[in-house]
Amino acid sequence: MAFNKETFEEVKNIFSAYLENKELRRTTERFTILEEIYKRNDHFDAESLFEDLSRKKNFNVSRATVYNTLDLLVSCDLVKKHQFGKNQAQFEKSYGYKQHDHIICVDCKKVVEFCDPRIQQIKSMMGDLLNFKITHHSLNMYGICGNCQMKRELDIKKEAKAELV
Amino acid sequence: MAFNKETFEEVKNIFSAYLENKELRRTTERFTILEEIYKRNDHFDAESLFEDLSRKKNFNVSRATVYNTLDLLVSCDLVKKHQFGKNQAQFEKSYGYKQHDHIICVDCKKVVEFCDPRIQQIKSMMGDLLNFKITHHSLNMYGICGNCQMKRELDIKKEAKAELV
DNA sequence: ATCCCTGCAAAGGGTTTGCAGACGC
DNA sequence: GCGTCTGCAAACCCTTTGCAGGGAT
Repeated sequence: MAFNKETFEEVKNIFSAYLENKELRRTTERFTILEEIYKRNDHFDAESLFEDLSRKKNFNVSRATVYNTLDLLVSCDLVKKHQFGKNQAQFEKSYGYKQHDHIICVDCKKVVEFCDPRIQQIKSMMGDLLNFKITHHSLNMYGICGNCQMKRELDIKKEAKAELV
Repeated sequence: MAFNKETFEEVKNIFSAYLENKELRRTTERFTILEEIYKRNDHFDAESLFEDLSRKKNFNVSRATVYNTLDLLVSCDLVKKHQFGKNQAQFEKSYGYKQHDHIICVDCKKVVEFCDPRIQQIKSMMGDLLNFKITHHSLNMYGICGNCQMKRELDIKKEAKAELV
């Protein structure tokens, strides 16, 4: 989904309403961060968001504010937070997106999204079975993407050749 | 699965063979850490493993060695590593265990294991569909366990009473 | 004897915190 | 004007690294 003005208006209204409801303040920083996030179409980490705000937009925010705002946006479901193995959280906008999960290439770190209705079934079944009120989940599959599979094969051939020398 | 001597012998042999195969050294530290892990039946983090080794067993290892050995054990599939949201990895022994996933209570942090064959199906289907050679996955569900659901209800009642005063 | 592995402590990376000043309400 | 948010930098936590000495092969 590309960035478009209408979507951003909706999102801004949701955030605005959320802040009002929680008696939090509607600051320029919070809305600028929200906007920057909704201009992006991929997964990103807090640091790159921070850098882009200062560099591209010449907008000076502190890391503290970036983290604080990300937390707020996660709370009101406008942003999703992921841990793809490393100790660095990844984020993505979530308004208007279909619920989805991720496949990550362990070689090139590419992230692909997928969707399977069976996850929902498992969620509700396990919630009932174990008496949990399930709020969310995280499903990541790790493997080697098509490109990297080829690269690996090429590398093996090269090594074999080198050994023949 | 409780700790038993036979299982531990098998596990020790696997680790030993793995080290030999990789031309790594069979040190006391490595086997002591393996033993301590296989005496445990729950999830743990590197720090608590480190503490137990020095405190309970009076065995002085350094954190560096604990981390190093955990990596080795993950590589040879005797230990599984998880990220349950926080920036602190959780580990569990995995030999002889059925593949399983986790439900985590967001209030009390309790971890419950579950198993669903549909995960396997999704894995192989998505691998084929997206041309990924999938090696492993991580599925965590987050929610509120039965106990904590009751606690929350009690808290709400208390608050309501307090407001009546 | 070799040189990998260890212990130690310091560095590292991501995130959180404490405080003084700024600004939304 | 009050009280929350912000920026800044230091603190924090978990993990990794560098180095010198010790033990497995």
